[in-house]
Amino acid sequence: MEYKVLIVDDEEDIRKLLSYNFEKEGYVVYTASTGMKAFDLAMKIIPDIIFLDVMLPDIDGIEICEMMRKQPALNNSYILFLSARNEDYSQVAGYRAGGDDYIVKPVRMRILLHKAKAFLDRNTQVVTKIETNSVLLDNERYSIMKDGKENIIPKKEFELLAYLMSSPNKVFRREEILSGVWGDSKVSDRTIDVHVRKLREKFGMGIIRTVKGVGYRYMG
Amino acid sequence: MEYKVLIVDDEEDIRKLLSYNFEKEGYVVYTASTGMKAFDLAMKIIPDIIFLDVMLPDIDGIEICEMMRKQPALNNSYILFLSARNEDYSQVAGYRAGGDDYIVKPVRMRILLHKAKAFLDRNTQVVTKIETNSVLLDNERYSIMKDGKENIIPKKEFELLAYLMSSPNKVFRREEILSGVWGDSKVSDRTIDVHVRKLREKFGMGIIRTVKGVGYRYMG
DNA sequence: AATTGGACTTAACATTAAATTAACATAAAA
DNA sequence: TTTTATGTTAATTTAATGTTAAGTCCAATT
Repeated sequence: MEYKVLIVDDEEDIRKLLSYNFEKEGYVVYTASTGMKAFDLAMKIIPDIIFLDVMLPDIDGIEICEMMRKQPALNNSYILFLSARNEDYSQVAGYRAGGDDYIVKPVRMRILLHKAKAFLDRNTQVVTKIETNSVLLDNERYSIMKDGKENIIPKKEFELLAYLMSSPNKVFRREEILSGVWGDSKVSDRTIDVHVRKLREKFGMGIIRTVKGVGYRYMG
Repeated sequence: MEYKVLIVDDEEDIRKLLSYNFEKEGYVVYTASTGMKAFDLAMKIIPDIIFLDVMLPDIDGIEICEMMRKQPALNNSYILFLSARNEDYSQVAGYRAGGDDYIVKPVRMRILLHKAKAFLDRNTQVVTKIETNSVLLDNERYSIMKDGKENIIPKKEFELLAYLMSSPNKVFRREEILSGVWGDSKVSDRTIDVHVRKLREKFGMGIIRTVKGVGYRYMG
């Protein structure tokens, strides 16, 4: 798969530098020198990654970012701010216009490429994130997103939920769960219940349903 | 500014040839004849450029390159592979162990010098800074900016933080951290904790979160 | 060469979160 | 209604991490 990168900066040198390096890595590169051009282009090509200079001749980069973030089409694009070393970046750092990240110019290509790759990896690995209902399970962060909030939960709870979510709506038998989550260590029968209870406490009663005499089922 | 060059090759003639030419150009030159010596030396001097022979008596140059690439301290070093003309370099070319470039021996000095210069030019004005949250990480100075104050911190602490910050919010497992920051040197398990503690002492408890049974996570 | 000081590591011990269990309560099935 | 499986809570245990101080190494300084 070819990833699309949009570079927005008024300095031609920067555009060239980034273009050169990202093209070398196999990305398809688009560039824009002003905010409005950038916005129009972004809506047309729907880039995977957008590098956005904070200072642009026509509009503030932050404004553009806000505009972009309002477009559902750009929902999955990664926006990364660039700013000059001595600009007051506190506003940018503090102000989250939906920018995913922030880097001070002048830029180290290796890091930029690494960041880009890290982002894309995170989104390509379908396996790491399972989403059903309004619950999103993030293997990398060991956390559960629910209603936009991140919940960091203990290891065993996470593993149990991950196990159940691996086949939503399937009823897992208790022995299955024991061997799947606890492996060889033989634990009491109540252990499962206690963990289920904690998950219900955190994510609502409806998340896991009991099938009496059989086991549990994650409601997908 | 004086640039440091590390030449790694088992043939003394090659080392001499490159040393002579790079010294003449004003570089500070270091040499190593084996992979492990090269790695240790690189970690000590943090060269700007590393010329790495693919065939080494102890370890494959590619392995060394991988090891180096795992070291945050060498993040900004330029690694260039050398290999004999008739070696099968398809693997090298295809395989990106983090090497920046590739040259076939016998080497044309003019080209080598030119490549080195081109690389350094691109990066001279460049300062690496990664920012997340209110913490700014400056690879060049080994320092962390927080609340407008610059904190120069010890190497290992810096590397650990840099490593965690490379993917904010990702939970890095302890083994990952060990291999990523400490490489092959096997250190006690407590070592990580102590460094984490020092970082927390300096930058606040909230900066790194423990995920018990799993690892640590930089809160981005 | 001796001294100092800082960085890094380790060992020993303290602390705490997490996991488990025990004991009892409740609800579904027989 | 009786039985059996599961729910619940709190107490307990366990394992992981936090903490401190002391030891080692290395480099800079005298």
